[in-house]
Amino acid sequence: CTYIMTYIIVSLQCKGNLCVNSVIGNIRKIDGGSGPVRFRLMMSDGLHTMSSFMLSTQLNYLAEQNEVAPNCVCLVKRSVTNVLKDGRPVVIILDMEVVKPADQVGGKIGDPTPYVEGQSKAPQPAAPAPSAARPLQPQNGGPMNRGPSRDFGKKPMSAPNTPSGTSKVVPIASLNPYQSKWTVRARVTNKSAIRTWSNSRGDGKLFSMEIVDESGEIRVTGFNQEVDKFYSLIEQGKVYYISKGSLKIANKQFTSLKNDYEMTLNGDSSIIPCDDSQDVPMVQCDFVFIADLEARDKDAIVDVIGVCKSVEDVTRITTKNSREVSKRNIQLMDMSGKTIQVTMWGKEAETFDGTGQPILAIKGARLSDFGGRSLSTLYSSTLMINPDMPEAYKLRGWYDKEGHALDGQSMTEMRGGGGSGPTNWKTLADVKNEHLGHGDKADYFTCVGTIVYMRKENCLYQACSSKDCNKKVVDQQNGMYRCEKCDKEFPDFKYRLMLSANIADFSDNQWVTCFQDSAETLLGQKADYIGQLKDSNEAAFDEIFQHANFNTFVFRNRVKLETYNDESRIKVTVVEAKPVDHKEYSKRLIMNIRKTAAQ
DNA sequence: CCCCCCCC
Repeated sequence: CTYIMTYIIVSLQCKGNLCVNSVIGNIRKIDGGSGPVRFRLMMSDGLHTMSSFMLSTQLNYLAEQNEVAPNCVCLVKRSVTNVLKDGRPVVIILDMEVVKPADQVGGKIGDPTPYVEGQSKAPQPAAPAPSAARPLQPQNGGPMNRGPSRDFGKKPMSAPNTPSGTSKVVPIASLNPYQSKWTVRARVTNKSAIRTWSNSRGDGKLFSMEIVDESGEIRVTGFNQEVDKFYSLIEQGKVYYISKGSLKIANKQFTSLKNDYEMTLNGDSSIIPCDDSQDVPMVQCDFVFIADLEARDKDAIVDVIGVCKSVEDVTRITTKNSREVSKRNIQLMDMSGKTIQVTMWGKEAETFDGTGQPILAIKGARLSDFGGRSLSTLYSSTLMINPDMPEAYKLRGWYDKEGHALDGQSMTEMRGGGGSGPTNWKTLADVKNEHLGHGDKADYFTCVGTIVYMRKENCLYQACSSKDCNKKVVDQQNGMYRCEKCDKEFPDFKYRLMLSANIADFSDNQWVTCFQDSAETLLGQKADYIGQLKDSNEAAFDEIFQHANFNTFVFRNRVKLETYNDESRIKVTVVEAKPVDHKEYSKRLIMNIRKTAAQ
């Protein structure tokens, strides 16, 4: 074990670039650094002690929390070696774990010889790696293991015809804030428009682009002078040598790109077209199945691919800031058999052509919770119609053979048949706490409720027997029934239900009024049959209520504040009652638990 | 240094 540890520390200095492997050792000494690197470590693995480890900015908190402290045992999972001007190597630790805190380290785990200040010289620069280094190839699914592998670390390419011709072409995955001399060779997969901003911190213009190589991808932003210098040169889809730029931590809130950093072009940056570009990959996507979007957090940025199953017409909407914008919804379906609504905007919405149910791939769509789950494209999204990707061909084949026959269960629930909005799920406590129905218009909500009481008294009324009139009639006591609405007398009437029920969920209970259809659903019998029993068989009539009590339904309700004699009270009317679809209900509960857990 | 991304 000691042998391997020793060996690895030495090998770290020889790697040159990104190193994905495991180094274990204990911390001998820790110093606060300066600049972006706050802490320097002296690490020892048993035979070698090296003072040239630095913590990357993300790891500084570990030192601040005293987790990385003298004597603790650390596992370095990912690091980058740089060579300083004077030839000394520096190992920047990108990912590290404290395996054993300092206070738990008994005996000697690392170097048995005590550290003496000044004794440990910087190691000899970059001696060739021992051939025994082979077994230490990356074993995990680290960032270097994606895509077709090319070992950048061992065979650095030079970038001829570049102003910084001496700097090596390095993989995007190895870029970090601590190395400044590099060149990447990458394809521009998405180039933004030029945008201006103005805020308290100033104003300016900027553009951004996404670039990709075999190792990974990164977002690149250019401001002001760099916009003037580079914007017109960049063509989406083309390959460039890009040298020098500032690297900073990427804000994951705004990007789906798989890189911890993003690049800002600066005065030293150069961008030069590269003609020999066949080996540089096109866009990298990490497609999520539509069915799996249920488990993703709201506002996540995701890549999806699906068949454009149906397309709505483009519409014009006015935003809250009174801007007019075009909008188009489409339904996307994938092999998970699920569909989801995707909203696209502006020119994309206007020009989108969904004829022939094309395959649509979207890199970087935003997941919304509208209607449960739906997607919206962003300015930064890349839309690809019938892209040349294996996933697209697979989907095409699947859809034409079997998928077209599926309706596809939608992740985006629409209320009613007309797609007039989402189901407004509420608990009965929500209805009160959120003062539903207190506005000018009635509110609608849906809940799962259990009947805890029904008023038998006055649940039936005698209604006008003409076909579409349900008005209550007046018994003329002469065998005739008068309808005020029809202004007619009839020799008969029909029974209709107007049932007051008290429903409850875990949070509260609520009196609701059910008319004919929903009351029949609750009671499980037709109104005219119930009416017959009321007049002929009271025991059977009571039995219906007994039997219906404590049943659970999904209630869609209308709620409105009503005022009688200066007294206001909330009136809840059931618009629809239907049996609980337990599978769907459980799914929604699970989704809510996930949402709650993520908060 | 931006991070706007809309509407039901």
